Amino acid sequence: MKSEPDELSIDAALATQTIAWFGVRNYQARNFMRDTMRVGDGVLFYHSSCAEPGIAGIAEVASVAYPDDTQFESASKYFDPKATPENPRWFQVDIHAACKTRLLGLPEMRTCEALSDMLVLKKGSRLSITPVTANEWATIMGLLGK
DNA sequence: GCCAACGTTGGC
DNA sequence: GCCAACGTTGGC
Repeated sequence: MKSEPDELSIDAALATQTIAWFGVRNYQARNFMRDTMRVGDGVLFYHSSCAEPGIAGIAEVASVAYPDDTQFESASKYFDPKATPENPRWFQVDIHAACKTRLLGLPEMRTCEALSDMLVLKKGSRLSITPVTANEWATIMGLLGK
């Protein structure tokens, strides 16, 4: 899951009990949260749009998906006039930050053959949430010494 | 700040 | 349902 450290860094996430991952406004990313995430799933906390993009920590999914209230709030930048509480369009999950890791930067990830198919590394990939396979997870834990 | 890549919107 | 125009993302 991508987070801009200026918005929410791994340090800030660790200082927060439960992080509500609101504001996702992309259908694919929404579907990953709603349809494939389960409580207890591992999360790679990725710093994006910053000097050193890469994996900065590990977190855990702490809830199933539930409606993102900001879609109903007309004053919110995440407001969606086409969404209603009866028929919500956008969902969020709760996340619990587990630990900070050394920064596993993009260049290092790209040199790793076992990670070459990771969605987040694909050219032009802009999805803020992408799935990680069990093998990719294991490879990354190895690189992080976890 | 640039720009490639991608998603969304809306006219037709 | 096509596709041009536009907006956004995010690495560099």
